[in-house]
Parts: sequence; structure tokens; C-alpha cells
Amino acid sequence: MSFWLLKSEPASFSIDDLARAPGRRTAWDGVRNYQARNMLRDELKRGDRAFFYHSSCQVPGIAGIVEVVREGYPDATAFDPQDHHFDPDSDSREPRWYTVDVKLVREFERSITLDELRRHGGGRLKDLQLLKRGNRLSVMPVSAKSWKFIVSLAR
DNA sequence: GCCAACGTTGGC
DNA sequence: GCCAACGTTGGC
Repeated sequence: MSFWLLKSEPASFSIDDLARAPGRRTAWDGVRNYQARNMLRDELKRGDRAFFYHSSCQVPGIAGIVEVVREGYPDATAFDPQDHHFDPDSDSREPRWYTVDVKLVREFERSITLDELRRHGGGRLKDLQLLKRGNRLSVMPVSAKSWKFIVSLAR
């Protein structure tokens, strides 16, 4: 099993939105970055776990945990002209963008803030990509060590 | 709203 | 293939 971190802007989709979704489940669609696409398409496997990260908001941080329940498949929002993530250059016969389905496993009572994560950036979370300079990926791997440590912060 | 750090695009 | 211009991300 592998671990990941998925970013979302709570203004567009928050962990509370996921908690209210049918089956507490959603397609993680709208990702339009090739590196992130490759991970969604090829690397996230059923049963993998991911942190749900709230970005571009008042208090950025990890809000909870989700599980991959369906592996990479074409992202239908790319073909929908009404959708905000519509990509006119994509072709349904040769899909460019992919998504996975995730379900909510756990919503932290309080999110683990970016600030708090940074306090461990020189130590236990040295390998956390989220803390690296210039990181902008919305899908990124998390090492088992970092995963365990971050989960321990949530208690 | 600002701006640093990226990624993408397109002319050459 | 280079690189300037432009768009986006995301913390502040």
C-alpha cells in the first residue's frame, strides 16, 4: 500500500463536502497537470490512502484521510464544455486527463496545519514534498514514515 | 492583492 | 531545442 497527499481548495471542494457526498465518496477530478495525471492514472492503487489537504485558504493543512476506491480512469469533466475543467484540446478517444475515486476514511477533529508540519520539516518530515520549495503538485507521494508521523500528530 | 516559483505555449 | 511571454498555484 502506498500513501499520497491530495490538494483541494476548500472553497471549491472541502472535506466537509466529501463527508456530505453520497457514500462519502467522490471522483478526484479536475487535475490538469501532467505529473499529477501520471500518478492518478498509473500509481494510485485501490486501498492506497491519501491525506486530504486544504490549500489556498485561511489555515492550510491536512484535514483528514481518504482511501482510493477506484483506480485511474478518464476524467469526464475534460469533455464537458459546461465544466470549469473542460479541455477543448482533449479527445475522448485518447483521454488526456484521469481521475480516481476516493472515499472518506477519517476527518480530523482539527486539521494539522501547514505551520505545524513545517515545525517538523527539518526532522521527522524532512522528506515531505509538500514542504519543499516551489512545490505545486496537487498529487504527491508521502513516505510511510512521514505518513505515520503525521497521523500521530492528529491525536 | 502580491509575488515567487513553477508549467505551458509558441515563435524562431 | 531554446527561451520569452504568459498562465497558474498557493502562501502570505
